[in-house]
Parts: sequence; structure tokens; C-alpha cells
Amino acid sequence: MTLTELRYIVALAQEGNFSRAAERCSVSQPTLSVAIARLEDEFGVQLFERGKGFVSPSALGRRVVEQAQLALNEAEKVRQIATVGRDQLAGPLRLGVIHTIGPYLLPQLIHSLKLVAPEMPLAIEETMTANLADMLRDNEVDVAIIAMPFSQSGVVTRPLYDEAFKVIVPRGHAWENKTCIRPEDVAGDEVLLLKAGNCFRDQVLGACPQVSSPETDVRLGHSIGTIRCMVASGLGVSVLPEGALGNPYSNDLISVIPFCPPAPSRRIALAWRTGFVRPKAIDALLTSVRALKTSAYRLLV
Amino acid sequence: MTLTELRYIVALAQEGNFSRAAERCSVSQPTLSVAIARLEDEFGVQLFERGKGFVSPSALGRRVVEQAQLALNEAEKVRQIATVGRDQLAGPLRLGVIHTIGPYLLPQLIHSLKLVAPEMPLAIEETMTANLADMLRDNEVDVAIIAMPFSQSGVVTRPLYDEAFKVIVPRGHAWENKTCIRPEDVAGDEVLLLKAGNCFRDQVLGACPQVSSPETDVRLGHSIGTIRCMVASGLGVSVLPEGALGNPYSNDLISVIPFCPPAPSRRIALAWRTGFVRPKAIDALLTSVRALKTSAYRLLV
DNA sequence: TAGCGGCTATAGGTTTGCCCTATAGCTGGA
DNA sequence: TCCAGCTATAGGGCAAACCTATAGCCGCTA
Repeated sequence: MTLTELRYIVALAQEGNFSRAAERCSVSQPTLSVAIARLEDEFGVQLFERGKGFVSPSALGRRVVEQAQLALNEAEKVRQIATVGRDQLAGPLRLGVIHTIGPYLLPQLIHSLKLVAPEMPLAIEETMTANLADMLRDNEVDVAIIAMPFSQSGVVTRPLYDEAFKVIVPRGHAWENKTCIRPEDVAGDEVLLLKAGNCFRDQVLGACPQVSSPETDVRLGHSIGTIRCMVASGLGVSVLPEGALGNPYSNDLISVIPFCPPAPSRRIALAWRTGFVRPKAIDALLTSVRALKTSAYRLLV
Repeated sequence: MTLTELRYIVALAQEGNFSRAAERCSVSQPTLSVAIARLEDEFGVQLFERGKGFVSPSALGRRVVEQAQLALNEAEKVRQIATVGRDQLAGPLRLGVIHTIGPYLLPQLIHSLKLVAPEMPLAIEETMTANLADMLRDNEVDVAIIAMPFSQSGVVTRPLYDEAFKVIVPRGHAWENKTCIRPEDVAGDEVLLLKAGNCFRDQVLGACPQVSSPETDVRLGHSIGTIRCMVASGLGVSVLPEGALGNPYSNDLISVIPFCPPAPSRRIALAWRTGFVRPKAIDALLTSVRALKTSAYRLLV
């Protein structure tokens, strides 16, 4: 039993005539004759009664033809679903993003993406790098925006932009008048860091080896936002990625000071499974990043 | 898109692995690989995401697979209907019968048929020969029991039995003491006949040419039953087929007298379209007739 | 009654396409 | 670096589906 054979018996029942049914199916009359005979043989039942000048389904054949029509309808729906949903830029894209990027990049990115792929909403998952790696592997997100280095088997990355690190100090701090700060000068337990697990914390520690990892929770921020507040309140100084400084660059209680060249930075990249079935969605994201109107990032796309 | 391909994608979605899916479908792994690729190409959509050590349907693929399962279910129902209904002796048989046979033959025949084909009820249509011929042609009945001669293109007949004609007279009639009656003696307008259109009427007129076809409705019976009553009431004499005499052969008010040899008779036959799809139902009817326990008919099967 | 036209079944040959085995290519783990 | 596990590709074999041509049947008509 094949879909073709089902189409044949439906056509034959409707036309009541082998020749016309064959024509409707765009095959020769013998082809249809043989196919019907084959199907009847397979079922062990005669579905059609051949008479003089007419062919009509038997009582059983009529029911078989009805069911065949239902089956054909369902099969056609398969094709419908497949071809209607063909647009890779339609339907939600599951995007993972790390905490230290999401709140600062996504508002602009979504705005820009709306122009490129208006039918592709983002289902956003904000978590830490290690989780995103697992979620990519387990097919829980489709794409992730992460900071390099990033390594996960079966996942490829593409750099989006480089983002310089900046020092923030409270108003009135001794460093406020410096034009730039050397990484090795950032030291001591006065430096506020993110909690363990955030990749940006590790990058800061890497860039400024003199920083002592604080022991007490008081000096650990849950997010960049809280760290900014803690700095503003005078608890200490910190290092932030440029994109997270906000616009306007600083507020009344904070001063931003660049690192002396070569300023430490991080590389932000897009990551997705190698086999991901919607490459055009990736392209759309890259295009959106390319369209970002900000001086905070040095674009790589 | 074929049913086989739909089976493949369902299996692949369930197994998450080409090799196991192929094994479940009893094909080689390359066969399944190629088939999936072919279907994806036909749809222009990638249904599955191939990753390291896993294969999982894309968001779209998942919906396609679900619908494919529905289509496969419907297709399987086609086979169910066809093969479950394979028994030719199951399901109603539409039987046409002429007025002058039905009431006398069917009670016995049905009893006998119940033993041969208990799952085959009869949908009985009782009418005149000409109508039965049309109904056979138009596929409104499957089989008919008629009196010969019977001719209809695309319809074959098979004799069932011969049935002698008998004369019935009211008690006290002058013929009551005769041992037999010659056909030519049955004459005049004393003879009661069926209304025009009944084949038995024509057969009586053929067998007894001296009978004058009565003009008035008074001498025309709607059925053999009414003619018997009219004879019993003394209105005249008549000729009946032997099977219609009832058992016991006569009642208090009627005497039955045979024709002198060679007695006229009629041949009863079974008729069906040459292409009729349930030959075993025909066989069952023939078997049932063969099993009739009555001396009224000279069986021919 | 012979011939013709409409219909379906059969025959014979060609091509398609499905399936197989063998193997390449890729990846992750030892 | 090799091996194991997986999927994709290549190439050949074969069944099945298709085509054209034609037989066979029936009814109609000249």
C-alpha cells in the first residue's frame, strides 16, 4: 500500500472510469489498472466492481476509499507543515546569553533584529557560560552569546565584537584624576567582583592578577548592576566591560577610567551547534550585530 | 513523500539514531540516511539536526513527525478496513426477488442461509422482473431471484430449480374430480390472473393460450395471495406455481389439480452482475437452495 | 452480422528509484 | 595517534512502476 495507490483508488471511485481516473492522475490507463489490481491483491479484497461501462466501488470498497481520502488528507498536512514552516526566519529562536551581556546588549540587538527577521521572536535564557554550554549540547537553546574562550564539542563559535574593560570608581576616589590605569594597579580587596561562576569575574582576575579574590559575600556582586551600585555607594572600585557602563557613560556617583594600553578586553562570540538547522537565523543575528550603533564595541562581523 | 519515508522519520525521531532507526525499519543505515535526506530535500527543510552522538528533530521537524504519525495511523486504518472486511460472507447482501417467489421461497431460504453464512443478512427488495433488471444494472441490488427468461447485459444467470404450474379451483368446482387438466382446457374469463407486469402472468398466458386476458380489475390480483383468496371465495379458477400453494397443499376452500403431462412450469434462476465482487456470497445462496427440503421444486443446483 | 468505438486487461520492454555493501569522513575517547 | 561509533557517499543490483502496443470484451449501428 502506497500513497500513490491510495490516490488511484480515490480517483477511480470519483471518476467511475479507469481511463479518466488515469488521466486525472497523470498516468496511463494500464498503470492505473495494474496498480488497482495490485492493491486489491495485497488486501485480498476486490474493491471495485467492473461492469459494462461503469466501475463502482463495492460496499467495502466505498469504505476503503473514504478512509483512503482521510489518510491522503493527513499526509498532505505533513507536506503543508513542512513547506509552510520552511522559512528559517519564522518561529521562535531560543537564545542563551550570559549575565554580563544580556541586559546591555539585548535591548539594542532585539531592536535591530526586528528589522532583519520580524517573524522570529527570541526566547531568551540568561545564565552562566557553563550552563549555556550544556544547554547548547542538550538542545535546550539554539544559539548563545558568550565570551571567549568557549569550548564545547559539536558547537562552533563566531566572534561578534571585542569589548574593552574599564575601571569604575566612586566620585572622589583617589584615581579619579588619572587618565588611565594600569592593570597591575588594580589590586587589593577593595576591588568588587562578581560571584564565582561568572566568566567575567575570571577574566578580571586574569587581567588584573593583583586582585585578591574577596572572601566575604559583602564584596561579591550578583550582577554588574549591583556592583555598580556598590561602587557608587563607596564600597570599593571595580572593573566592568564597556558595554555595561550604560549611557550616559557614568552617573553622578561613579567615574569611569580606562585602562592604559594595551587595555584588557573580552571577545564576545555567537555559538551554535554545528548541525543547527536554521543557518539563516544565525545570519540574521550576525546582521543585527553588524547594525549595532554603538561605539562601545569593536565589531568583528 | 511516501508512506515509507514517513515511517522512517517517525522511527528516527523516536530512536534518535540513524542506525537503530534503520534496524527498526528493517533497512540498512544508508538507506534510511538517503531517504531522510531525500525527504528533506523534497520539502526544502531540514527536519533533523545531526549532532555528535545524537539526532533530534528540529522544532519544525517535531511537528512534521507528529503529523506523519497521524497520517500513518490513517493509512493503517485503510488496511484494517480492507482486510477486516475481507470476508465475502460478512456484511449485508442486497437481494432482489420477484413477487411470485419472495413470500414462498425466502422463509425457507433464509433459514437455510443462516447456517451457511450466519454473518450475511439479506436486504430484500421485492418487485417485478423489469425493475430487478434495472436495479441489478444500477448496482441497487447485488443478486436477484427471477424467473427465466431473463436478459440483461452485464448480468449472468444460473438456474436454481424448475417449478410446475398447478390449477386451483374452489371446492365443489366441476374440475375437482379430474386427475389432471390439459392447458388448453384452462380458458375463458373465469381464470384469475395477476396484474400486467408480473412475469408469472405472462407465463400463464403463454402456457394456456386460451385464457382471455380479463379487462376488469375485479379479475386481476395484486398478488398470488389475493388470487388464492379470490379463488377460495368462488370468483373463478387460477394457475399457481407449485411453491405458492402453501403447506398443507390446499386449504378447506381450494382444490389443487395438476396439469396433464407435459405440465407447464417455470425456471427460477439467480442473477448477478458479471463483475460482482462477492462470488462466495453467490455460492452461499446456491448452497442454501441446494439444502431446501421441499418436494415443490425440482432442484437444478 | 460485420464492423466500429469505448472500455479494461495483458504483454513486453525501459527506466526509475530503492536498497544493498563497502567505504570514506568526522568526532570523541583511550 | 589510534580506535570505536556514527553518518554520508559511492556504486551496483534488482524489483517495481511506468510506458506503448495490443488483445479481448461488449454494445451499438449500418
